[in-house]
Amino acid sequence: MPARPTPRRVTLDDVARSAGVSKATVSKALNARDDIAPDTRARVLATVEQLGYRPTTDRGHPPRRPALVAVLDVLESPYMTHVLGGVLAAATAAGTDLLLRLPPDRGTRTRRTAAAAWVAQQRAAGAVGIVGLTLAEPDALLRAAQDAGVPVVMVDPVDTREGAVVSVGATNWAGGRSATEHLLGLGHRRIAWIGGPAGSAAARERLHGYRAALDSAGVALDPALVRSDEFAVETGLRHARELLLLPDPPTAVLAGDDEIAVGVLAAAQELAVPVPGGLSVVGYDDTPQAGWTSPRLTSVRQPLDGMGRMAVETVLAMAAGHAPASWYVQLATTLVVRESTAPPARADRTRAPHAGT
Amino acid sequence: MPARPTPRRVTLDDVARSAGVSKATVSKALNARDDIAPDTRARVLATVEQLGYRPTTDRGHPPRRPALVAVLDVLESPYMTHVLGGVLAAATAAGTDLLLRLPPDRGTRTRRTAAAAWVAQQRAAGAVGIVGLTLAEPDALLRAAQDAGVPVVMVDPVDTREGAVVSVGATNWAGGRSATEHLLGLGHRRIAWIGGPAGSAAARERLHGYRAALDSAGVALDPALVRSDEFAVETGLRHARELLLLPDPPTAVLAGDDEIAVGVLAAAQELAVPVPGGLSVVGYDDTPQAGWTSPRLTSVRQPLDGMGRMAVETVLAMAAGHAPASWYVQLATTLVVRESTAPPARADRTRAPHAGT
DNA sequence: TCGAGAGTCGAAAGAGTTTCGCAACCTCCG
DNA sequence: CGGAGGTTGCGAAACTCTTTCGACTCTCGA
Repeated sequence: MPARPTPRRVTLDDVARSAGVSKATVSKALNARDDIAPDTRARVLATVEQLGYRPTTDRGHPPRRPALVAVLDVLESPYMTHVLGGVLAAATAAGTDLLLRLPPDRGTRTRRTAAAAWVAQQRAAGAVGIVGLTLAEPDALLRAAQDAGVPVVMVDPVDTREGAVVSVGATNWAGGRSATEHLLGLGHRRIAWIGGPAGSAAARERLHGYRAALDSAGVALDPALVRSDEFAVETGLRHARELLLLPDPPTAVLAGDDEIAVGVLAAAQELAVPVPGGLSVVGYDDTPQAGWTSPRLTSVRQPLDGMGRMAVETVLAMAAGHAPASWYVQLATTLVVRESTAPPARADRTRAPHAGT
Repeated sequence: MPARPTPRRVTLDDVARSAGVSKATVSKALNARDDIAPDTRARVLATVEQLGYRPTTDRGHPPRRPALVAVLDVLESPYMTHVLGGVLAAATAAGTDLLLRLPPDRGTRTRRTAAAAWVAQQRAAGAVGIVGLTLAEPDALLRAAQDAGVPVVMVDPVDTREGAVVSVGATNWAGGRSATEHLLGLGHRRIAWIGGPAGSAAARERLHGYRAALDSAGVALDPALVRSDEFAVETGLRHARELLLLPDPPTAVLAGDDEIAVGVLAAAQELAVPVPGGLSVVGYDDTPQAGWTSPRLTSVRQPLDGMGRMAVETVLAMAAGHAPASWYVQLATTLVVRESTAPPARADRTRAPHAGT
């Protein structure tokens, strides 16, 4: 009978003998010590690999669940809440932990070393991927993550070179266009735009959709009616005040998001302009709070929840080694018509020389 | 001269000698082997503790950052968003990771084994403490966490035996009372209450504050005017419709939260009851979205952000071994008066026989 | 009372790491 | 070219900790 029926597990000594070195040298190779020549280390590690050696003291790192990091600048907005809700649901469904993190300070975020350290910290926390939720100035972080081999997916990216990042958004161009067409269809010709920051790809795309719709309808764009600013109630309030006090005010306003739209409604009320009688207002996002206003907002619904889910699924697929199907995935938007839009009191064509019919 | 000037690090042998056992036994005690008597293990571990022994081989696990688990049923509400914002800020400031988790299913949540498994999973993920955000039916989880030695702090606990859990809330009683007194002071006597679920301690306390204020003012409470239901827009809408169609409708409504208040506003508009002319409405929470309504809501401001921070600080202190200063911490609320409250159109005393003066 | 089985413990063997010395090599001058 | 002085790479041996396995004790039923 064979002397050793059970093939004894591979031990340090076996590796040492096989590699032609001592136990000590193998140990050094495995433990990243520095008193070993690089090529010796490589030879030893190759032997380790080949024999399938596993140290017995390696108390099998209790197999940690993979984690995903969701990183965002500001949590307190309905938009963010709903996206994060989708992220949480998808992460839970996938059996991964979800780490919620604030990014490094704005000041240090763009520094390579700080960004690399931050990414390393995420890895140490067990992160297999990062989901960035409208994260400002992410380029250094993106590069650091790429260097570290951690996949990143952005939702509605801001301040970044287009195409250099895998991202999830909605059909912003189509959303801006359909909202504008809705107003054009009601008979509006002087339609103002109060949009989000120029750095936001989503905001830019919506603006382009707005322009495209005006172009198609042959309505000239009045630059005085186009504003870009932060996504905030205050933005809508301030710009709407200015617009409504113009000698030739708009009959409708497209807001870059629901918060801006709320500001517009407030400005209209302040100036005693009835909505929708004297001014139509369209929001963007269609968070439930859009139904809190009076009149309730017509708004472009974004599948915020779905965007969060899609981002998680994409980043997990990338972590598993699959290339993303597309650099930029867009989910469909739909216009939800409520009571804040109506035909203009009287047709206003003074500034629309090309308007047909 | 001393034979050993450098106090050699504590070794397994030292512990063994000091505890009067062999190296093997100490090793077994440390490694959770089962061939060792419980009291021997305890004695050995005490010695280990006393000598400050650390095995040289445990270089393995890089010291993971401590993590906190935030667990919640529903993320998509302004209330939750702001509490979570405070939790995130405090966790970041404290240098702990924040894991966002959904609790086990409602169905299995109350089962001891499922709860224990869930808690074990949190521990495995590196959790040193758990923050429960208005978590329904948490008792089994609380007990499991206690068994596992993981501290838990609840924010606005629901469905649980009072006092058995460390929790953070706001001065709900005082908030309910001051809101009621505000309305009484304006001259209202028929004041309805549309509150949150009976299971919520916060909702109950607010209701008691409302009753106390009525009592103090000598205003009899009409049970028909007191409703308890979910925190939701729909709740306010439905109950306000009923109340406003009463033969003797209330002149003011206190809502259990801003969402209910929004529903009340919608019902009033539906029935053409002017606010605040025909009906005063007070909300609760004072989330920014309370300012989105028209008229803007008078609301009781809760320091939601501060509640989140306090919960994190408390649970971290408990994790560090400190007993909580108090089982139940309440942060101050303040009434924010806006345009949704005004004196009643005419004094209505028909149902307030004890009203003084 | 005896024996089987379960529960404890330690001596010794194993596994892996670290120390330390040695040899080889490298680098500068003279 | 040669040698002093330093650096580098490796292994023997010492060391730390873990695991095996035999021995001892206790319990309980026959």
